[in-house]
Amino acid sequence: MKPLPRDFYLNDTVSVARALLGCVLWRRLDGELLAGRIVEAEAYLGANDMASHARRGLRSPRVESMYLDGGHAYVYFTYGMHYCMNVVTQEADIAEAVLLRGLEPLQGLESMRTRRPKAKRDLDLMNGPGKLCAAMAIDKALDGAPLNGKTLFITPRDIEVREEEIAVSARIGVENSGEAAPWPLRFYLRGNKFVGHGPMR
DNA sequence: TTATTGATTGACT
DNA sequence: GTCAATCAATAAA
Repeated sequence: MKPLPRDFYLNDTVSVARALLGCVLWRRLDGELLAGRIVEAEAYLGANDMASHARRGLRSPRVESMYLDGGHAYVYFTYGMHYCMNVVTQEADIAEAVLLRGLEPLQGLESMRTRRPKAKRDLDLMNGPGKLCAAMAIDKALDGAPLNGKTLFITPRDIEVREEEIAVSARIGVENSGEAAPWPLRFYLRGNKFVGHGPMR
């Protein structure tokens, strides 16, 4: 399976977020290959989006990779203990991205369990942005990495996803982001059990 | 320089 | 439902 082409990531960010649902994220780690299907994602829209790390055009070492051109990873450390991974979209210097919030584990489950000892069920392995990074050993070292590389890449949908299967809600955890808080920029596969949160919150 | 706050998770009442 | 963990980035002073 070939990685998604660069053009895929240059579309408008909401379209990319929707199109990523059903696609598969791969991680090569010490000779083993881990994989998870994207089932939940959120769009972050750059300068005018007060929930984005790049709000007001803010440019700092942490968010620099958000300004790369589409098809790279933006990985950041938060709450003093978790990493979150974004898929950067748009041309260079436009800071938009898609946060991966939930994956369905497909391959390398045993390896994932060793890094997610607190996950009681396979359901809990990757049903949150911090959880999926832990399961796939994604950390600061992969910040800015291309998404068509050897250690990290995304392949097209291996399942059919109809538009009506995509549910929409406000983003999670951005209550203090002013007018951007209720924006309908969270997308997930309706009824998929690997989605972390329900429609509300 | 100090203070506040997270694009979260997991344990606990 | 509440709340602690744990620290870097950002805001305030």
